[in-house]
Amino acid sequence: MELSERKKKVLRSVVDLYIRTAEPVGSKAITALPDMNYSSATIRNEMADLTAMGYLEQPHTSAGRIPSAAGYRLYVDELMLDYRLSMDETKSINSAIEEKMQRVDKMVEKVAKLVSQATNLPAITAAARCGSACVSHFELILAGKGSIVLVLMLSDDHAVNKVIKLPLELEDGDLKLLSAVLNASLTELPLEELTASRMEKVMASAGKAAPLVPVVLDFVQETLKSQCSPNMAVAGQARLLGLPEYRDVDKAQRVLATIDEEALCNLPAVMENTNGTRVIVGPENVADELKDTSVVMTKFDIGEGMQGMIGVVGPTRMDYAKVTARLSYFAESLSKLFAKPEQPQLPGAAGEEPKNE
Amino acid sequence: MELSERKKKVLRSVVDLYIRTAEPVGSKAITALPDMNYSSATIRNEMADLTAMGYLEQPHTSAGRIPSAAGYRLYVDELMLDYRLSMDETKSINSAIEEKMQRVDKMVEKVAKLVSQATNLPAITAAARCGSACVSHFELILAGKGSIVLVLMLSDDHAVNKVIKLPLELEDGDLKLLSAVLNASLTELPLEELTASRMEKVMASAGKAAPLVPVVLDFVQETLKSQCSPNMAVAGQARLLGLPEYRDVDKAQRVLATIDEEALCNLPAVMENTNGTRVIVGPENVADELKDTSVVMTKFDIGEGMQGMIGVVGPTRMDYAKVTARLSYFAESLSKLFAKPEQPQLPGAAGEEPKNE
DNA sequence: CTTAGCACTCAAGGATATGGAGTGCTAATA
DNA sequence: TATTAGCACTCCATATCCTTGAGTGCTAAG
Repeated sequence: MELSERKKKVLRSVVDLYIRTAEPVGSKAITALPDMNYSSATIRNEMADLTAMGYLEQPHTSAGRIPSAAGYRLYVDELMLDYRLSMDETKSINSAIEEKMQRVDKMVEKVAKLVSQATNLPAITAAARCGSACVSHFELILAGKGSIVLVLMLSDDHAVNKVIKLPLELEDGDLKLLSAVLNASLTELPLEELTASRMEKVMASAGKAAPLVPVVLDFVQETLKSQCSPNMAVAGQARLLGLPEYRDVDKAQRVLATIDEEALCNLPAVMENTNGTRVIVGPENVADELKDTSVVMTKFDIGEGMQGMIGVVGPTRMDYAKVTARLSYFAESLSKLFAKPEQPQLPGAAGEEPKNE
Repeated sequence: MELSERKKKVLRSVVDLYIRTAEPVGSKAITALPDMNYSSATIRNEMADLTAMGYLEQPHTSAGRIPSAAGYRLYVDELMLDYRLSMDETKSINSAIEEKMQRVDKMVEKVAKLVSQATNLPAITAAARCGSACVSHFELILAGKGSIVLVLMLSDDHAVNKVIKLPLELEDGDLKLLSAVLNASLTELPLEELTASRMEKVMASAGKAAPLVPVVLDFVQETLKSQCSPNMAVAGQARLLGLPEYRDVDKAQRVLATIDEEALCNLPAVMENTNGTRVIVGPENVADELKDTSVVMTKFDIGEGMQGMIGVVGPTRMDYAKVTARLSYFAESLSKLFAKPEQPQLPGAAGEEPKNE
């Protein structure tokens, strides 16, 4: 059944107010709002209806109303007014983000901190590869005194390396040979296709550098494996404790413990099938500990076949409008940042201004 | 003034009991202990003395005693009995640690988690370079379609790399030249000696690869800089909330916020001048928020001129004996782990057993 | 359909008793 | 002289009761 305009207005007001105050809101408080030209009795009737419909709840007979899960859901989906970020906010987000973010894992940590700061809630960030990674190019370098550097170019155009030290006298030629073999037989293969037989073949044709092969293969496997596993970071847990609904320490602890561990596995999965911003209101959470904790999350694009996710957790009574707005803005800005054809960074010597091209 | 043996025994008992129960301990509770063949009156007298000396405190007249900061100090320094880890504990720590820890930052995270788990308290881990790092070897590799990989071997025998993409047609020879120039003029220099004049010289003799130079230099600077800044991780904050002294949410929040931010700067500094395990009892902390929170920390050695630190924070009433024992054991095990002349890892193909050499 | 009015409900908060754990002191004891 | 039993006293924690006031639902009038 469709709600009357007035009912919607009342419901929205109740949610808005409850979000602000964390206290059950009574009919009188609603009448005090601007644009509410009805008596408290009328509002009371409307509220009684809304309660009967399951959108509001009463902690006890003589208390005001608080939104039910269904109420929040409706609020989030249809009722809430878009929150427009102020210039200050966009500016501060922009300037925070603008820094260089070299490595994905550091980026994840940083963004979690920023999001948490911007929302004043605990934040979770994740970054994961979409497709499977593979090595696009091998290189072995002799780096003096028995050290060899193995460099793997990956399919997403970044590189990883490992220093290998073996009590082994090798010459440039030996390494060239092994590189060639590796490049010929192990490039563009995802982890699953690194079969034992392929590896043995490499081993067989490695020549003098054969002792290197196991180390190399091991590193390749490890690298590809770690490329699949998502990078995650949590920040600002302590902020939860500032909120009245988490005065109950046990509850807070349960929630924090959960986002510390479990969420780390679940959230990316939840995000998979969604686009844009997603809101999970309290009881909609599967995890029991989160039954009265809401989660808001958004995807963003990192270049090179990677996807990112930012999310915050907070009380069911959270300022969904603000939080979603800020999260979306973050996601957008980050996507843009990574979409930029990574500018050749051209800073001059220390302290000098960067030259233009 | 030296305490009588009996006074020591009483004090130790009071602290032990208070650590266990978090409740003020009365004279009767002490007499109930084994090996305490005195009446409660005698104990009361001793406790009165200890209170007068400042080792115990009374929340109010008709309550038992709790240790004062001085009491804890004495307990930690002289009274507490060494706690011997059980086989189970050492085993579980060993097996947890035994995993490969490729990268320092991942290691730091992992160890923080483990320590927190082992002590059931929030844990902080840090790893920092002692001396200043410098580049020991440059290498530039052509990696197909306009991508160049810059590899820096660092003085501590690991390598970092960066993929550079420039709209620039370069040949192997050009890169060789630039590598040579870089190796000739910029190796073995700490960050401070990377003067503008040196850099300009490189620029001048870079030949066709000149446009690469600013990118390279920038990366070098950034790398050296990041080598100095310590790696830190915090884990298990939520565990604080399980403790009765942090039922006061505000207090818990303050403490958590502090270890999230400030500690990140201070702790390594504190550690600098200390060896072995260090205990900071509540009010000995400089930070106001930590005035009734204790910190226990220990150093350990990571190879390659790096130092690590593990620490936990908890209530002043924390089981110092257990915590210091566990931390020390961790530190020892980690030091050993890193001291091992990094075994050439020789795993075979996926799933097979590693071959022996 | 809206609203004024009224009786009713119920949690929150303050005041007041009560119980009990623990103390300090004194006098008796070994 | 060191220890201990005994006793009066203190004071927090807990339970109980009461009051207050915000908020409701219902009814009847506008």
